[in-house]
Amino acid sequence: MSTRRATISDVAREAGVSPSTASVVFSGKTPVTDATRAKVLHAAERLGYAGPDPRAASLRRGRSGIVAVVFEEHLGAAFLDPVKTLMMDGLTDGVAPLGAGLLLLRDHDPSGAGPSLTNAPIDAAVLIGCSGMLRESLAAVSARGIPVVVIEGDAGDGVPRITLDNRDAQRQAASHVKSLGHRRVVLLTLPTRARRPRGWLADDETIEIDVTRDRSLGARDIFPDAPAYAAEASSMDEGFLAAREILSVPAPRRPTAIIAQSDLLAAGAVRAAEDLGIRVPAELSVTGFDGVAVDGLAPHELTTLVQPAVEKGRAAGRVVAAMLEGRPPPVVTFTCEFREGNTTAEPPRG
Amino acid sequence: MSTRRATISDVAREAGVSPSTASVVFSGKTPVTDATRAKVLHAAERLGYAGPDPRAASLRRGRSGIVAVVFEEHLGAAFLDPVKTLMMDGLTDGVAPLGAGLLLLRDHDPSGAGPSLTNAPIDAAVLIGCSGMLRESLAAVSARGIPVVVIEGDAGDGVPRITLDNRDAQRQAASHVKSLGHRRVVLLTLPTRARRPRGWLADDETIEIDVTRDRSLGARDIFPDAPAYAAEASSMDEGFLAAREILSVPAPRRPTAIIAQSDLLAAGAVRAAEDLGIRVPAELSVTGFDGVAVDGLAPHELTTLVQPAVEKGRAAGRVVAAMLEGRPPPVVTFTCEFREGNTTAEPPRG
DNA sequence: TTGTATGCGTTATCAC
DNA sequence: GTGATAACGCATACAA
Repeated sequence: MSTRRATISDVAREAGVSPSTASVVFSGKTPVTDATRAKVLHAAERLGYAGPDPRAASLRRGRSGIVAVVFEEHLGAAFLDPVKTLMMDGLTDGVAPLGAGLLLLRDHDPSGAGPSLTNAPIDAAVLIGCSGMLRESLAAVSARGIPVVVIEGDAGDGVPRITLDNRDAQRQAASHVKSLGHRRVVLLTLPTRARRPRGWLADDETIEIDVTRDRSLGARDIFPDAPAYAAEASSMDEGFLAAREILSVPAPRRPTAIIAQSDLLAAGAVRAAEDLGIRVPAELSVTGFDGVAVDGLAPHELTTLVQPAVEKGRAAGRVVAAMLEGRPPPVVTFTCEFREGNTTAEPPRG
Repeated sequence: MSTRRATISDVAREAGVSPSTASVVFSGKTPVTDATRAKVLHAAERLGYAGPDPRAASLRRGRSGIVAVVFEEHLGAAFLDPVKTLMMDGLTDGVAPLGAGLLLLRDHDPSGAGPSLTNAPIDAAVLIGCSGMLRESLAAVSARGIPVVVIEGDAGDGVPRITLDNRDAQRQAASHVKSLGHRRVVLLTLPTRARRPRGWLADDETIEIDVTRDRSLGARDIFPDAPAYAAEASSMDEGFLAAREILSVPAPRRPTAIIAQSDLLAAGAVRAAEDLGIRVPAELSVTGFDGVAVDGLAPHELTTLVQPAVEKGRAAGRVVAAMLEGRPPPVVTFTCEFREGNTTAEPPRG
């Protein structure tokens, strides 16, 4: 009973073939006689050999079959966002052709103990958003020649990106609202920067997060003077709290429409309105953004912009594949599709 | 301009030291003179060396720093469940002391192309639930001596598990409901098996999923004859649809309490009741399970069983660590805490 | 179709 | 504190 685990050479010896033959039996990269295959497989079974060690194989191949997904936030927070969840699904599909899996990484691991972009055996990295903390690891990663792609963010230099026509799309929704006749409109935005408490935006406040900025610009293209209220996160509860404040003014001055930057925020706004006895859409129109199925909003159906979240993930996978094969990464830009639900209507007369 | 990437030996040569010294500079495992460290670091910089190759390191060390998390379902579906999300958070923490990260794996990859338990360079695996498809890979994995732990499931043999006192806990909630005076009670259960359409359970129907079975048993300990309706998934919308059917009987025969097996289902039931003009808790009591913050249920607060979801994840990390160090895996069983909210009350008189 | 030889890039161990 | 040596386990180019 040797204490050592069997290796492929042991199997080869036991089977009476050369190591390379045994290797080929497992990898299937070269035709092998049925007889030899059987010999090798039997030998493996006798020795309790469970197949080639992935660690050794990845050193030899120069590929680990692992793609890192880097989140800006706490993982729990990331998965609360249905768009990210869908993107992950797409990404899973997108890297499958590479035979790769996804390694979850936090942007700036607080513990410092965990794995990082710099010391994990990854073939490529996908960044979801791109905050400042990341820049340094990014340098190390590209120094190592590891492909990087960014979804919804800007990593500077020549890092390929998957982007969305946020500004155009939001402008489209705003136009719709305007064409219905609304004049008193409020923007309910995503966070403008990390850890900003919820509240009204000052006129000169800079918006650090790309998505928030672009969607705000789109809305302001149509309603240049609309006040904006930033939520602390993208969730129904945040939307609920924000809208309650937005709507807590006498009816004549109360906004007749809220342009929210995510479906979750919009859904929260709808519930807040109901809670205050304000009917949607008769007295208040609400638009969302994302086009995700919001759990618990039935029977309302948001007027929103449907973004191809799953496709974004898949595209990231394709970009990674291209770079890994030395092909130039394709430029990928997706567009949103406007979808009219039953949360928008003409403003009340008066 | 060599086409080859610099290795640690190149750096060592350039710095005029031995490879082992250079290695030590990067790993920090042994004291090094400041002078030599500087020499090595400079050499590395000159050569554009970005640190040791993790693939080679993991072969040499026999550790990749990666722990697989295996889900039964599509990732998107998994993360719709707040309990799983919380567990992932805990797991992230739990494996951090190992310096490990999490690799997402689907139970039965439909494409067949993706990575699997058998060919990914992992140090350990955590199974969330444990469906049948998995058993074979499981064999291969344990043959390789890779530690495996199961959360909320049974992988047979000697695979350590992290479990919850589902039956006891559910019995506690049911007792509470009974002590309030309820007699017409309906169980709103989680799926009984994969892809079962929503609907009433037949008396003799077998429940394949452990969690569902255990919680049902707990409720039946108190209400042996309560009818049960199984949802298709754990979501508010499912709860909404299910409850609408459950409640669609004339008031005298209508249940006065619904014992739901998840907070999401319970929340959906509360909304369905509201939608039907049935007041909660005055006319209908609802209990949940999980104790997660349900986004969008305010101002209701569920009477529920709080389970330590994050702790379950952390515990899995600890179990893995123990096994990796050759220690016997601790047996981990968590208990839920009953929490009374404002969704339960005495049944209406009549 | 099979075997031979080599190196993938590191780091643990031990001596110095 | 530093250096020599020897694996780690495999897959491929090439020859047979």
